Amino acid sequence: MSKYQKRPVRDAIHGFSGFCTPAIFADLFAKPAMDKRFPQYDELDLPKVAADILAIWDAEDTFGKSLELRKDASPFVFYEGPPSANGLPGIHHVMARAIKDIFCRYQTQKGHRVDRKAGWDTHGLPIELGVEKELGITKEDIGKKISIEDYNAACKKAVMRYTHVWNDMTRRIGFWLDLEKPYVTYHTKYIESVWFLLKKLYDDQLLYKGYTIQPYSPAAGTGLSSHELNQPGTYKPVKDTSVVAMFKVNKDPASEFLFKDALGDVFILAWTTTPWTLPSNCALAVGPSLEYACVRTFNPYTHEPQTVVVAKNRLVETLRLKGSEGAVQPLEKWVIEECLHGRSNVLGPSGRQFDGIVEMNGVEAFVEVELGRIAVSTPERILSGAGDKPVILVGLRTELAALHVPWLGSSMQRIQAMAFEDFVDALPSFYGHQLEGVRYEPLLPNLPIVKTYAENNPDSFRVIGGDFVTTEDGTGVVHVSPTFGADDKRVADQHGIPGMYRTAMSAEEGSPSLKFTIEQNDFAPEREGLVIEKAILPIVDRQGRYIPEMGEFAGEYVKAEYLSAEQQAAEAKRQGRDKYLSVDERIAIKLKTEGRAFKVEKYEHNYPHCWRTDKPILYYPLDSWFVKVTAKKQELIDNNKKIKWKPESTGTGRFGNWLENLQDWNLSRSRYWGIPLPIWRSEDDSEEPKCIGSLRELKEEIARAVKAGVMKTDPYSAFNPDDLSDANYEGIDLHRPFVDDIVLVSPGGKPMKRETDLIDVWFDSGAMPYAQWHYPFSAESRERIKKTPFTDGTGRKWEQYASPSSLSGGSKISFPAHFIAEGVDQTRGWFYTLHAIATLVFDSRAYDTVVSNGLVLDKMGQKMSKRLGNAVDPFKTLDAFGADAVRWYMISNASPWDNLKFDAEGITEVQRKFFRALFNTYNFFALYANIDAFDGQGDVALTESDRWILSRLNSVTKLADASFADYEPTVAARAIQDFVVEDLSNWYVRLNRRRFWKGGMGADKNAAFRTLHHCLEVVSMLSAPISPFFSDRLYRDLSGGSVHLTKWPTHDEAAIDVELERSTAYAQRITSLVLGIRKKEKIKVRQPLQRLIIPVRLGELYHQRLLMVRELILSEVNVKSLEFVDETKSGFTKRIKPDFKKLGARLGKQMKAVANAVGQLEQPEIAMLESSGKLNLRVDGGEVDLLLEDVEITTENVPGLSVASDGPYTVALDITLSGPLLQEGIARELVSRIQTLRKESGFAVTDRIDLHIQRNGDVAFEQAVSAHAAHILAETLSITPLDQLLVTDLPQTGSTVHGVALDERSACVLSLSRSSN
RNA sequence: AGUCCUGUAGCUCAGUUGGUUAGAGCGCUACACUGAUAAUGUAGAGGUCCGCAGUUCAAAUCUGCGCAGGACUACCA
Repeated sequence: MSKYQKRPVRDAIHGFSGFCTPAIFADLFAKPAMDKRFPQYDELDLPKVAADILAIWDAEDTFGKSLELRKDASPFVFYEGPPSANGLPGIHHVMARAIKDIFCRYQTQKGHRVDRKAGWDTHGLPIELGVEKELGITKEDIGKKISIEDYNAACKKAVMRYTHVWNDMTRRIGFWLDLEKPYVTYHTKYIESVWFLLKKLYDDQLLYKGYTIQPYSPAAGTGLSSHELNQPGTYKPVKDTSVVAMFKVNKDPASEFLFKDALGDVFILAWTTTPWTLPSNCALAVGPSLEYACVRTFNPYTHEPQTVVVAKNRLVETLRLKGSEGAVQPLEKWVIEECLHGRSNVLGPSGRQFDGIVEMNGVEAFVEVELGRIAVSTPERILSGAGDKPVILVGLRTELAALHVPWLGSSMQRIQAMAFEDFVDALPSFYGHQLEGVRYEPLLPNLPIVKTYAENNPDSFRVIGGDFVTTEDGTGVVHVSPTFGADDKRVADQHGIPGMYRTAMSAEEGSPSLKFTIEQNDFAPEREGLVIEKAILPIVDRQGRYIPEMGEFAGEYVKAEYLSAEQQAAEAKRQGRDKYLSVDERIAIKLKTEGRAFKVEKYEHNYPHCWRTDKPILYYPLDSWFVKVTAKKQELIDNNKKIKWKPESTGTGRFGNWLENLQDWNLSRSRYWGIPLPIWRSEDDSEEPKCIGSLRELKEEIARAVKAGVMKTDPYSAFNPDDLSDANYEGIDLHRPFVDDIVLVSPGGKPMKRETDLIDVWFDSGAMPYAQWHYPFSAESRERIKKTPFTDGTGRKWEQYASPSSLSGGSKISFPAHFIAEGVDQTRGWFYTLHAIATLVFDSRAYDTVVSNGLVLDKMGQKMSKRLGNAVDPFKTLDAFGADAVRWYMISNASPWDNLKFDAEGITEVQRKFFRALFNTYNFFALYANIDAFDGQGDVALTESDRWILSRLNSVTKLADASFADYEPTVAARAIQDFVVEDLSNWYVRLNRRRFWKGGMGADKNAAFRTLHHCLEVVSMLSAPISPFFSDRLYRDLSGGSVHLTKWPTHDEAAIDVELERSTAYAQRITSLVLGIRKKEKIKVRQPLQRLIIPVRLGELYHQRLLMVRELILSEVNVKSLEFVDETKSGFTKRIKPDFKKLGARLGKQMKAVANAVGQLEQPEIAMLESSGKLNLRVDGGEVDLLLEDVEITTENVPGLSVASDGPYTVALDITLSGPLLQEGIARELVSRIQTLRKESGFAVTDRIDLHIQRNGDVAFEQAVSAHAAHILAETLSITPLDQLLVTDLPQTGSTVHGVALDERSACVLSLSRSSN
């Protein structure tokens, strides 16, 4: 039996209230008088404190006690986000876990029951990749080199590998968490709960099968996750053929306006870097609010006159041809006509034939019309050999031409370029939304697949609006291929434009993962929205080749990289060319010759590559199961408004925007280690799929299947659905491949197979509020997750899931959570999945408050990574500093949501400043409390400074409480720290030291002891959430029992004396000023002075406050008297400053002038203002009456005295040293030396001594010693008779003789010895 | 590319509804203290409050445009 158990737990809880009178201590030591000494320590060893306390916690089961103690209290619900245990914890986990722990401990101290169940996230790609690396295999090997069963067994083993390391870290940082009974996402019970949720979604028609455009590697034959795409090196710069394609507009009422001044046909221009997707073009997207314009021009390849539509601010770029990066300039009308129509053959200087000569800006140039372009060159250029590649450019019909002449001089280029921009500006424009609905001809109408599509989808091939369209590059018109682009598909879906597909002819063509359609099912009309798939194929098969219906391009790989060198050579031969031309290039050529290309260029950009095959990926449609979150978008947004986000901006910004742009949740993952989709389908899709929501249901279905003969035996025969024991559940495995073997039977008697996909692991963790309790299967879970009845003011009753702070005592409710916390990177991860599942399945938020903490960076602000070698080992850090200092540092340094630049120096500082101050203060208390056998009994007489520190303590308690309640731990930590370091240690203890060591045990001394004890005790309670170990040590030493079992201290408003706190703040300011003067005047603090003078306005608040702390100031600065002088009387130099806030509000624009005038006021005018309270000022704008309250007047100087001032505070010190003052100074100096000698001699603080001082012939010295002999003896605990202090001869034996220098001039010799009595 | 966060002394951070000498700690320099003493106090040096523009009598603070660092999401014609 531990000592702890002897005392009933209840007794350990005690609160405090009322601190304004001596009576406040009435209940302070209501416990049995302390029978032990307060332990004293030689040095502060935080790691040791942590280790000791941890051992005590283990022995006592303090965590268990803290829960047991509140078993009937109202719950505070916390969810632990599951970490993945297949990696080692880093220092950022210390941060994350400390934050969680802080609020759980705080709420526990506040009297709530805080269940804290640990959890492990065990599925997911990182785990698979880790195992594959370890086994030296790839995904392709699964099912070949290694069975799925063995593979999953390896994952299961790997995933919990480091749990003990995590548990160790969790313990060592003091995070109280139930590690004994964690939830584990691979447990059968957990999976059953997840299946329950999925079934619920399925029944509510929120689960459907569809497809999305996903990264796909034809070379590897697999889809890639964004994680795989984000691996380094996947994005590589490549040069692709880009095409500005021309889409011919159909002339109809919608497009009429485009033809108004048209030259030839009208084309909409759209740019693409993937020409191979052009055959599947189904629509064009424009920005509804972007400006577009028609330009009459010529086709650069066919020379046909034509009109093109381009976004206005893409005109210059689009009309500029390759190689003409310089200016584009207009040319006179006659030039173009001359060139095109009146050709006159001219021989150039090189003998080459030109089409004409023009004069441009005084330069004679030769013109050549070639391929529809107008080329211009000067004789010099031709002779220099550069003339063969002149120039350009496109004739802008007949009024203007753009001409590029790079060699004509930079200044002209600029001017001319501007002229071209002016031309563009002047073009009449229209908005994108006017283009919407305009129809156009298919770009490649002769390809069979396009023909078929066009026949079946007459509503395609039109212009639609898309928000994603920009004018950053291209033409401001986006070629939309819903078959191959994610944005494209989304916008096409919105406009009811289907992608280009055809039904798969064979299983070979449509692999299982590429079967889909978006047809309504016709056999289950009541299940509206349910989508059943059918095998179909886009225009590219899964090897990356065009399908046969692609006419001349049939069977070709769409990317040159998919062919080997030999294949390319063979292909070139087949094409009858010297060199292999890619599909992209040949489509470009085809478009050029058909007059459907405006520009063809090589374009360099970053493109993602498959990390495994190094080949470019395709964005390709893959089928998936989706959660239809968009159906509940408004509910998601509404529920989010009920959540308190720390910081708020994450909730409204990052998370809010995410919800606004919600996409359906793609749940499918084609993997092995994860929770299988519990959906079974018949092979021919003729019947409705079955979604299984429980093991009981599965067993029943299996039984039917076995009976029907589609399955031989029940693989889960060992499982009894009525038995909720772990043993029963863990006897079976719901992972692949076991579930894959289950074949169910449809109502029509057909065999049904499971969808092979797994579900997104994010669903696992988002399901944790329910699955951790095995909801709804266990009785406990149904108690924890249920609606609470409410009655409103009108007597109406309703129920809802709620975690109001008013949850009744003993309530088991565990949903929603009051509080969760994870890294900000979980915003769209865990925070979202929790929110989505709660909203969709339970129509509730999942948590009331979420703290999203920032990153832990290294001290340079770089992200920590193993690669950079800047990762901090949490264990080494804990070893070196102890958990308390690490936690305190992390919390006090920056708000949790700001990134933390982790610097061990900072921890050292926290150790030194906060913990050592607290430790020293405690040790100081313990030292004297033990000497006096302080027991908390007896009368107390509170002094002003006791009342002050208690007032401060209550203020800090109030602030800390409010801050913790508002999830602002940093504010709390800083407030506590400032209180300890500044108020308690540096001010209260320093000022009151004497009271602790003076003899006897009066009411005053008792008050000091009790006050200090109380402050330390409350500090230990306030700081316990952040520094659980040290605070517990402190509390145990002060009062016994664990601080974590105490009740949070309530502040007493009546004990807070704001006036006193302000007064003391003044005292500190004044003191600092006086010490400054002493320093300036080189007068030691030990030398008493006679007079301190402070100018005030008599009777004003400042004066009154100073009166309150008069004694404090005097003792602190060692001055005999404090005098106040009326500063309104003349004789002082005054400084005047306008009160800008007051005057600004009243004067507005005149402010500046008045401020100037005020600054120039002379002393007599200031005096007049002070005496009459009013002054008439003449400024620019007229006259202004200046009132006394409009200005701040401060005294700057007091004649004849040594003065210091700081802002409005001014003090004057009388530094005259009279004889008695000097004597007292000497006596004090002597006392100080003797104290040092006592200490150096190794005497205990309580030792009495025998002291003698030898006469040294210095009259002043000897007089000082005689006059203050009693003082000297008392201060040094000397028992020497008064008349034997000053002696001619020192005792010969038994004592040590010391020579002492008092200052530069005087010295003496004295002897001291430990007294035997 | 979008969304969000951050930017104040060499470092880590405060800075209230905009109000005129922008603060603290650490570090540095000097001095002091010595019955908490590997502690403590005082003073000094150290600022383009990331930049530019705007609103205003008045901007570190509000607005806009940028820059830098970071996070997430997306990946594009």
